[in-house]
Amino acid sequence: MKRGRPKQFDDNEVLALAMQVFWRQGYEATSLDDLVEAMGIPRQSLYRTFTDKRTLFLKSLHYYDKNVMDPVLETLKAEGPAINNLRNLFEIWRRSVSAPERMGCLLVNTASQVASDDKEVIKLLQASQRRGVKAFESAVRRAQSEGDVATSINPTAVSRTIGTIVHGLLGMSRSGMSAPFRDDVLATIPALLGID
Amino acid sequence: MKRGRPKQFDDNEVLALAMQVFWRQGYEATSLDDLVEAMGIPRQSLYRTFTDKRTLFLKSLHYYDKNVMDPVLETLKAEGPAINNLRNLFEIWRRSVSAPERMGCLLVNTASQVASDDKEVIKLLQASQRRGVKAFESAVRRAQSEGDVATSINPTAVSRTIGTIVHGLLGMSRSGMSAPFRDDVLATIPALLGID
DNA sequence: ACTTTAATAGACTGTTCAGTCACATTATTA
DNA sequence: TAATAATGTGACTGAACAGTCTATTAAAGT
Repeated sequence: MKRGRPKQFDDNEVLALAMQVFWRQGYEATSLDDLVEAMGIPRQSLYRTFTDKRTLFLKSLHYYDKNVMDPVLETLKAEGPAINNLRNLFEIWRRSVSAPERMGCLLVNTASQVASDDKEVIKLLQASQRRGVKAFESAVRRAQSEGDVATSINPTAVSRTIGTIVHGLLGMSRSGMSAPFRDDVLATIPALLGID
Repeated sequence: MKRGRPKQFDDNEVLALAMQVFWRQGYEATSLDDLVEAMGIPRQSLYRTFTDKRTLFLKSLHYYDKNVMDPVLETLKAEGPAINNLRNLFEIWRRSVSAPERMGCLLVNTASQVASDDKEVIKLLQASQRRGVKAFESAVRRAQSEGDVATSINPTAVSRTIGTIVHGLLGMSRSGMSAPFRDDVLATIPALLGID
């Protein structure tokens, strides 16, 4: 049985808004006033619900992992031939790095901004990246067992390489990239799997 | 004929020190006190010589371009077979992304930190990146004419891809990367040229 | 030696920062 | 309807920020 005045906002909804600010501006360049304005809640409510700026940032990273990364990786678990799932993922990546807003990826951006001794953030970034590469690798293995990707290809190595390429593309997408450049790199991804 | 009290520091020397701070911490996370301390000069001298924080940052980016990037790209212009120069460059990259200090690359870090409307910085980043890819591409073409790289390889596309991979590796190197991961990706670079 | 010019030294300024406080408001529960 | 418990509101705080001011020091030209 709850008591007291009820919140006039939903924790996850305003967390999503905070995440977008961190995504666009980065942690250091984001002020509490920026957050309060974007989230549309009183400053005091922000502190009551999310403790402080850093905790809000960590929760934003988690939120991104669950609500942006996860749905993308889900693509790889769809039924039917794994190679189709891989191709769908490539299309998602293509759209991400072609989007005119040029937001890149919150985790990629954070990787270049994090202090080298910030173990908590680094751990989260590493875990998320490992998870992504593992999911991709599983799909590659399945595509191999389904006869759509040559068994001569090393699934682990190729997944790590493609993960790095996508990291690079997302990082570069923030400062802009010519379309031919982008398309050359994107075309390499299926080529590394010997498809397309 | 000069007059007045002479500077007790060398502009380029202290600029190199400022650059290292920006490299390690990023623009937003670096305070003027950090800079003054690292550069070892009076605050007033900093402002007189470098105008303000942003100008000092822009000069740091230029300094990096000229004093860190340039020497690396010079590797590609050495005499003898171009393929040897390429292999030397791969070794430089391997060392950069394996260094325990995990500094990455100032320009890569900046690409993920820059505001999307900061045209001056973005222009500098794009120019530097284009220059790097062009230099690499020239070396690939020369290696092809020398018979060490297959002519079936598209020099432009492969250079853009390798540039993206290196961008990705440098970005990830900041938050740490397992040695097997790093080595798998590094091994892909010569493989894309059909060598090693 | 004296004047001129520029650099050092360090205190200072106004602003912005993250985070807090006291109090008013609004729902629940008894 | 009164007590309770939580949220909303806006002013507030001390620290850190980028940048400036004034006085002092030191070299070079006359």
